[in-house]
Amino acid sequence: MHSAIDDAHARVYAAIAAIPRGRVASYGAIAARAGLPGRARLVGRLLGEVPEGMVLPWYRVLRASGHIAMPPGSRGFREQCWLLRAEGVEVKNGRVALSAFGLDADLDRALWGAPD
DNA sequence: GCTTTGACGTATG
DNA sequence: TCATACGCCAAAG
Repeated sequence: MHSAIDDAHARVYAAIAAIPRGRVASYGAIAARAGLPGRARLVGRLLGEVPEGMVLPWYRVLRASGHIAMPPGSRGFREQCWLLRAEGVEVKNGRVALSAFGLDADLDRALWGAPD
């Protein structure tokens, strides 16, 4: 059925899928682009509960600091590092320089459009 | 139906 | 850079 929650989930997934290859975005940015400002935790929750069969570039989502949001050394952590590097994203000490690989205002506008 | 938990964020010191 | 506090809210127990 159509609940506001399911609708929000769909927008979050869409925002994540829209992150271009070789770039990254923070949880807060994804939430904002999904029309849910301040709901970064919801994005994190969703990534941990991705429906079976759904493919998403989950590894392109990082914390606002640029750090990978998983326990260092964990399997997900290593997988995320590997996937990002495979796209040309430089990962150093579990961290990515958002100033270099994050979405700029210009690129953000080109991709998702800017709110008037 | 209340409490705890969580792949978060910003502010403050 | 690290620690603490508070806001946020859906899901699980």
